[in-house]
Amino acid sequence: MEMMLAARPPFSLATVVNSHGWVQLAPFTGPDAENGFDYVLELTSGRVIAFHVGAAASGVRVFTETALTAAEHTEVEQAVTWMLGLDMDFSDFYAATRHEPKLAHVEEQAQGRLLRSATLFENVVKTILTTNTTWGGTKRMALELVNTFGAPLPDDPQRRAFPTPARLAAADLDTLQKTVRLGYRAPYVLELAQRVAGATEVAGATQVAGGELDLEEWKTAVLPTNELRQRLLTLKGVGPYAAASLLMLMGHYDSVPVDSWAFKLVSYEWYDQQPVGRAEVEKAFADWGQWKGLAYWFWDWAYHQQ
DNA sequence: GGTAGACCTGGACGC
DNA sequence: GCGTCCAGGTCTACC
Repeated sequence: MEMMLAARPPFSLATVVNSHGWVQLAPFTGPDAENGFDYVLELTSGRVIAFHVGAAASGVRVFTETALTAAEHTEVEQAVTWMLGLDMDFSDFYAATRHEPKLAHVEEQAQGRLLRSATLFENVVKTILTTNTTWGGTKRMALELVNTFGAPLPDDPQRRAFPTPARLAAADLDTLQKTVRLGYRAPYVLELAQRVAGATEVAGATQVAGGELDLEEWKTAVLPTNELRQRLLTLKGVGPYAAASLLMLMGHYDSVPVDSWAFKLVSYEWYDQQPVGRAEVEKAFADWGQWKGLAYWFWDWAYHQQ
């Protein structure tokens, strides 16, 4: 089954796919030679499908070998639209960058969209996996999580979807810590899954009921950035950096995800490689208002040119 | 509100 | 091969 999805111009699949490292994390595979990718998704019906996303004239082409029902077709269409931000509009960002040589490339390269996973739950878990570790560690943890708890693709059981909240809520802490090797992050991920799935531990047995935390509703909630940030900070394992990263993925760009890499970039750019802190990073982008995050993310850093 | 120490893993390094 | 040190954000206890 094939579907063609239009994107609001300007749009470049390669730019979105390479906007950051998400495409390297299971259950993504890619990017391929044409900067497309494959993804395994467990639908709400419980079926597990794989689909490929490739470039098309005015958007993307989505292909799956699975025959989908009308409802499943709509679900995949909505998932891909969200993952690639096909309907997002960056014209105001482009207008704001025209006077800045360090951002002169963004409109031409259609930069702005950031690749996302199909659910906000998956994005939050993966963001927790990026904290206090190396990128290699993040990739390993995501892969182990998918391989251990993800639902298998019927025609190719080696490939699995990202585990749903219910599947992770039923996981035991020991497996998350020692098999998946999430370390101290394991209780954070388990608690998040249980809050979303509504799982409660009763005398060692896991019961799954309706979730008290509707993360997916946050995708479309029209909320001020500060309120969304406060909500994110209530999640164990999500601190200032993770919250700012997730806000970026949710289309709120008025904060910079400050991590140790940001210190290095800003130090090299403006402080002659002298040590800098959070204040210097935030000061560097203070004038960018609602576009701080994107200005930081797509800045043409001198550190990259050495 | 600010700060120090603990948390866990992997990589670099020295022996 | 083994042991030690360090980097990487967040949480908790304490002031």
